[in-house]
Amino acid sequence: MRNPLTPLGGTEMEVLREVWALGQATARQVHDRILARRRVAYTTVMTVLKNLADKGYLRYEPEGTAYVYSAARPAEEVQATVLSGILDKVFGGSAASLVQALARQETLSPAERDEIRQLIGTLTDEHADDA
Amino acid sequence: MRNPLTPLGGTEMEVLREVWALGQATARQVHDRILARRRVAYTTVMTVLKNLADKGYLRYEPEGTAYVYSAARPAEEVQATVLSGILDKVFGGSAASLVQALARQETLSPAERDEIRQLIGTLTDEHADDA
DNA sequence: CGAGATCTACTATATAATTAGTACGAACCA
DNA sequence: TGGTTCGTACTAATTATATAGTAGATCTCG
Repeated sequence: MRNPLTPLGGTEMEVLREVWALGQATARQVHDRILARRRVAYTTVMTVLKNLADKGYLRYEPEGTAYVYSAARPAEEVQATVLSGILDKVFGGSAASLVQALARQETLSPAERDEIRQLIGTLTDEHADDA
Repeated sequence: MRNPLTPLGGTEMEVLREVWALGQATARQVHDRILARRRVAYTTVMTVLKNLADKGYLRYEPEGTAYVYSAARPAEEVQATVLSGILDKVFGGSAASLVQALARQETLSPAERDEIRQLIGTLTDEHADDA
């Protein structure tokens, strides 16, 4: 795929998030945590960890017999990068549209949705001024 | 890829957005508009349009010799679905974290960022839990 | 009617991501 | 010390996406 919508796949993101949550983690630790959610081979987690290191998202150092992985880039930065791509490619750069889509999420509490709704108004106004 | 982070790729999204923008569009029209941005073959656009129709994002009907494509699902719904996946898989379901990442976008105007910053406070207060 | 243009259908190739198997070394324990 | 466990390295199969070429139908114009 020469033109992905996001720089990382679903499993990559899943593994990366586990490392973020643990601070430091071995393949074993990450695998155990993912197993609580779904079945996946240990070697798969290993491969993904290695790929994430190759891509510069993780660093690792030997500790005893195993490798311990940790974040090479802050989570916030990676998340912002992913969101930036979505903002551009899905919402045409319109933050207001994105926030509007966020407000449609059913998983949000009514209070959250309400706060977001207020923001939409102000964002939309801002844009009217610019144009 | 059996577990993508998003249901659509970059080119698919690009083509889909052109159809949304035009309301109705032939492969020719979409191709012309994308050519203004980057080089891509006409047949590539055709293939992507067909794939999007197969996936249920577009419908089409013959008009003269060509097909005219139009949205089969409202743009807002598709955007919300994509964002929902990102919210879950990248931000662990925390809308506050997502909005925080949005505030970090440099493409936003200072005023926009400011509004978003206010929202973060209220969202965080509502939840008081973190990822 | 015939030449060129336009369009679809079919086919094909490359790349990335996902998933996992196999081989083999090192450590631990009975 | 020899087997079991745990770990990595290497290899590989599968799928999705991206990209585009070729063949053939159809339309249009002179």
